[in-house]
Amino acid sequence: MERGGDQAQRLVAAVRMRDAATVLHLDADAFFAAVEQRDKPSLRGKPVLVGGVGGRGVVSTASYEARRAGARSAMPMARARRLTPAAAVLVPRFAAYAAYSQVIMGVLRELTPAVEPLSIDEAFADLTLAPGGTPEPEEAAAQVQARVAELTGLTVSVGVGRSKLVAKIASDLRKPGGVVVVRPEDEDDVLLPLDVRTVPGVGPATQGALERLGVRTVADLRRQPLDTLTMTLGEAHGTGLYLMSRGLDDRPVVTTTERKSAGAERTFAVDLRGRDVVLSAVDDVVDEALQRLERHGGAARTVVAKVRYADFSTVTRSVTFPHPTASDADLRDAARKAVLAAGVVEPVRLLGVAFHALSSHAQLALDLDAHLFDAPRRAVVGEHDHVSGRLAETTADPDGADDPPDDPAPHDPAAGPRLPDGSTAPGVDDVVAALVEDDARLVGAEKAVVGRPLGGSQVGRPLDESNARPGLDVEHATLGRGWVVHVRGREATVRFETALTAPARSRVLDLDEDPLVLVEPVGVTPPSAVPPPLRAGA
DNA sequence: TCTGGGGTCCTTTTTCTT
DNA sequence: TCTGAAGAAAAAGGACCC
Repeated sequence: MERGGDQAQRLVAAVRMRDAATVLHLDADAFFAAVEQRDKPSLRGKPVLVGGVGGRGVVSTASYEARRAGARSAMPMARARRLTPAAAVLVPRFAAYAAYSQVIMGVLRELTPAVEPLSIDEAFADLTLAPGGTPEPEEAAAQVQARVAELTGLTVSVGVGRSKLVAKIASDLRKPGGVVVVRPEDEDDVLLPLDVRTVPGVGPATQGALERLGVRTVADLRRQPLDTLTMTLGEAHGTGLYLMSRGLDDRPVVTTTERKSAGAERTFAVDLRGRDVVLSAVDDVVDEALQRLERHGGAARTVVAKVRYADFSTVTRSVTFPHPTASDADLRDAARKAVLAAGVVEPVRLLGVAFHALSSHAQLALDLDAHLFDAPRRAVVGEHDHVSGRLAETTADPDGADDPPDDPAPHDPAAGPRLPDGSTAPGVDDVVAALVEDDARLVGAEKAVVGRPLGGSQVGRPLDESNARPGLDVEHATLGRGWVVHVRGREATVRFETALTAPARSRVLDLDEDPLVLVEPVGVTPPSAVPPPLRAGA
């Protein structure tokens, strides 16, 4: 009817497009792998895979040499290795990438203060807010590329358009090292022939849904009526794609975004079996999640546990406190409860814990003050233990006697909630029994976790077989800095090279005679500081 | 070939409150 | 007091991104 078209018209009319290409998108090329090749000269020009090195690892980044053999991000590492047997396989060194990232973001901020980092290796910049007036897009892009190369030795791809959408698509068109400026009058020529998959937000599921409508390209997408898209993909996604297919996107470049959640998860090399083993592993994951929480405010109101079973099915359960809490004990306790509510009878492949509804310690104190002022009675100990929603049915309330008598108690609380598959989650008795026992049981419990990632705490520790991971930085008293190739028993293979040295041959050391210490990455080394190679192919 | 880990956002369903 | 409606908030799941 008229209504659909009318609505679409209003939607389109509401978008306020810029009139010139002033949004810049920067994307570092094969970022993790490129940093590894900078810091490890012997790997330059060779295939490199960065990612999980365990049996269940996947590729984070493949260098362009490895991509030529078919290796890709998110591919199981085992498969990538088969495709490129000669590749160096390295564990990610986030501290090193963060240092490079900061330099790159700094380069953008030399251009304009309006920089929006999207991830560690990507950012938008608004050229209209440059202090000296809006620069020409080609000049700005060239300047950024040259400066990044000068300071880091890395290449970046740059796209410039009148919207984030176009800038982002443009930066991807001539990777690596390309610059693509799309002027408003050229947008259709660039956008229409593209595969819908190149539109940000279109993943495998959306692509499948669109395929069923006969949509493969952006041009096909543009022909779809608004209602068709919203009914197929949902309100938000449908209208989003309706606009995107027309190049309509007025999202501003925003410099600050607040974090919404913080957490940690871990996939185990071998599935966990048994409640004791799972609970002990939960504690490790909670420790990591708490560390992240501390960096992002320190307090949270909701705790979400995620359990992935051997068959890859995933269940989440959450616990929400009446008020944010910064108490490690409370948060840990909630995480354990949530994991048990998810059920741990089947073998467990992954455990995750995330904190939502974050707030800062300071904010928490303010809230608490106000709260005590308003309603002193509710601040008593025990109130914090309240859990809402279905989980409440699974959780005994130790202060139940103090509760008002009108407490509903809809079902038999000892029977757990019904799960979607028709089975029943652990009931009150199971959960309470587990909680009563676990403190005792977890003390000194053997860590059943296999292949756990290295905590940052390993820095400064002597290298041995247990903490060695390929690619980590080490130092020797006289031989200097290098990186671990591998360790077997007390025998370590190491290359003593850094971004500042010529490529080094690998050396085998006996760790008892030549101890090595794990160290932090050195940081960014500008290429101007690198001496010419002493001997080719050394 | 057997599928990571950090997140964000959206949708649907359920629960609670008025 | 029971019932229903409506809206808000919570819970759970899923898609997507890098």
